[in-house]
Amino acid sequence: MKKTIVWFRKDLRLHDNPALWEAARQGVIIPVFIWSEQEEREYATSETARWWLHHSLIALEKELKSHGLTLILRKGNSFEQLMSICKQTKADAIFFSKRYEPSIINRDCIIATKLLSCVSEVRSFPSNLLFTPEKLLNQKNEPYKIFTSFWKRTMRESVNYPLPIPTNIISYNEALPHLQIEELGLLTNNHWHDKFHEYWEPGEKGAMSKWKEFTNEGLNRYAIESDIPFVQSVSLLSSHLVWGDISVRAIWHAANRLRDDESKEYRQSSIDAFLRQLIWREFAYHQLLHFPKIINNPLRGNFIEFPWRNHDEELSKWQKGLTGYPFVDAGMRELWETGVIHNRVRMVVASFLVKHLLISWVDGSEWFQQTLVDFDVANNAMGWQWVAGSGIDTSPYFRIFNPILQSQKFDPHGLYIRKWIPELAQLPTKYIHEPWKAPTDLLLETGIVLGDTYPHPIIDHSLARIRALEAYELIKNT
DNA sequence: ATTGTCTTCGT
DNA sequence: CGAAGACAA
Repeated sequence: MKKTIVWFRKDLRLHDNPALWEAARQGVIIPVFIWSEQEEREYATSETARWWLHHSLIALEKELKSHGLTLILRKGNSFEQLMSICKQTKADAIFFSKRYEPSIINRDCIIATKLLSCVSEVRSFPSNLLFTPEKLLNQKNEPYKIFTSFWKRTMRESVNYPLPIPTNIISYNEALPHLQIEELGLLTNNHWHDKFHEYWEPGEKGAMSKWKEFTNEGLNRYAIESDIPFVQSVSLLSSHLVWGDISVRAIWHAANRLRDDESKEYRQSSIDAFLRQLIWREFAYHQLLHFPKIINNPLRGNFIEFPWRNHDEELSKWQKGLTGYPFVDAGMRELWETGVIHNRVRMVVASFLVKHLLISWVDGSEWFQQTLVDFDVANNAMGWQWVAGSGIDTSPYFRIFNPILQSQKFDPHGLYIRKWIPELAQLPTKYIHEPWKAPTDLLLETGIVLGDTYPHPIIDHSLARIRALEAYELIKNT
């Protein structure tokens, strides 16, 4: 009977895992995870990412155990570890899921070739995306540059049906040297992350319960309320998708099946809006694949000339949620506390850094990488370049989010602000979006001292707007 | 994570 | 002529 190593990567699940499924069909399964910090480089080295990974691995180990499988954990050079496992087990094949980060694609390609000296079969399977990104090209055989075009194209493609959890699992019974999860050294002594347990349950089970919750609640109202950060009618699946705790194809088909669910009367528009979000993720990977420099270089050449301000003090105020704009600050504090920001607010805080403070999106991107529990290279790079206007498909350069109007529109009762900025909680809704306009006696009454308990606005909105337009005007035709 | 209009291509 | 994609504002 054939023995297959299943090399787990960003597919930490048993359902819809083609590598696992095919391995099960062939015979004996040897599940392996290797933590190769050196090879991850810019992709997953932040503490938050590792916090998630650590706990997702615990969940995976448990799931595998319940199917009689022991997860072999190793750390170090992927190739060397795989070779050593091959030799120790005399495995016949190695199966794994495709990854799409540029340097990882390279690495995998080299490893796969070299491994053929030891096993007779090395196969990689698509599992993290709905479509095969390299196959989606326009009529000119070029990558898509505009989201709507890309989106229309994907509507003509079909998504593979998800595979079930294999039932005929045969485990490898001989003992193999392996590490305990703690020995991978993913967690630091920094207890900042402990609070994340209040919000997140990494792993397949946690992902399933988020999905269930979402289909019971948020999905019905998605088209109307997904932009209201206080309500959280969003799926909260982003970080599960990063590590493949849940299959995006499974989500796709499950959401589509709900169209016909008569007990719930899911609004078609809500389902469409949600699926559209998944296509944004695809589009991000499409861009990363074809324009790998998107990670830290502007895609539009003229942005090299952009007069970014280097201003550590203002950057730090933005990071801490001390800009004096309540909606922006609420978002940045939500990020620090929970490891995510609601998508609407994410756009506003990003726009604020780039357009109001004229600080390079790269600084913002790095902060997001360090703090987001759902950090995803492709999504993050696309998002920041969209906001900055330096990407291929971009926000109009003159579109400068007004942080006060956004606040009034998407947090009309100030509930989101009050949740994250308790020092402003007593302020009446009329002034919650712009506390500097509150009359002195009201501030006294509510115990707010501007410049002390809560900062003055870091910059006046209309001045910032004019300054940004001038800066963008400079590079417009270069 | 826009919208309206123009260009191009294939019929 | 319509559809798809590019592009300016």
